Amino acid sequence: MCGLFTKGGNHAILDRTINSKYMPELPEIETIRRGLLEKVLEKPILSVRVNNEEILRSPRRRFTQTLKGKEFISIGRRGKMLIFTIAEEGGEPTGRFFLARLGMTGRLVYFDEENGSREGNSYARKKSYAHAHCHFILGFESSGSLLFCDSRKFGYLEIVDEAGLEAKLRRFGPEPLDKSFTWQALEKILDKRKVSIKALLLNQECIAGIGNIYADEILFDAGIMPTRRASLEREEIRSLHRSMKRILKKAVEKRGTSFSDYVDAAGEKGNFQNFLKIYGRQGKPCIGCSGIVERMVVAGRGTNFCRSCQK
DNA sequence: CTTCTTGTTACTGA
DNA sequence: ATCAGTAACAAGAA
Repeated sequence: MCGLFTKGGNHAILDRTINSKYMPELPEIETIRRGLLEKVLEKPILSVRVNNEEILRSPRRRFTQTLKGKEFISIGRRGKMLIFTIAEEGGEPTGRFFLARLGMTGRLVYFDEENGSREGNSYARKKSYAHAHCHFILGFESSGSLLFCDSRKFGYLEIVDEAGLEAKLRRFGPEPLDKSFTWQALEKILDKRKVSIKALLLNQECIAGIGNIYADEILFDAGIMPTRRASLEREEIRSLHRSMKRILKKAVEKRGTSFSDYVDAAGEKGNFQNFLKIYGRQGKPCIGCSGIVERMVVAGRGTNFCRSCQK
């Protein structure tokens, strides 16, 4: 699978801006994307159920009309946004896209009663969570459902056409795991920026897909204080670039970080929380020296750092 | 009770 | 106009 729009991929501009399986990224969303690829593609949608309209960014009717009787033929990701290409039964694209943003606590889980019932605890967990905060359900003709659940409701769903999608995509900075994201590219982004390096890493318009956990992990790995101005020295930029690639790649391999809410498309937790070196470790000994991990607020977010390992 | 939380965006002021 | 910093959104956990 290469293109987001058709299997032939004849929408060159958009294809270039949306990653496929060759550009893994923002670990949790990428893990969900990969999980859903195996579950929901080319399955006719039988029903669209809306339990709570608050999380819809398009009119309820638009979801029903655009999705019923259609199917998804690909799932892309840009930063932390998932992009489902909607097609007629048989695979002809409709020019409409189903977008999902999970916010802080959003979940997109594929649920199949028949398969799930054999999974014991996993089934019970999914069922209880779904009962509490499930706002949107797509039912597939064959069997199975795609659930959108979100306790805090910072996440949302949206239907857009190609122009709407392009407008959304234009706002994202580069994908950090893309080969074209070189240290020179990073240097250009950081050049003359006065904001803190942490704020810059969190800004999706500068670099797409990094959140609070990975910002802290990357800065610790690179030995850079989160409060430093973004315009770093060249050697620091190269180090930061190396750390971004290393941390994000490993987190994708470990299927993301489940610090509290995150689960993948099958309702399972990630593993990268077992490899965190600085995030959530305030008051504990630093892994790299004899010091204690400290916490402060940077860019409005809780930030862990080690003052002797990070300069 | 207080403070915290994996994200984003509107608003404020320089 | 542009940039940087903060509050707010909502719900639950500690």
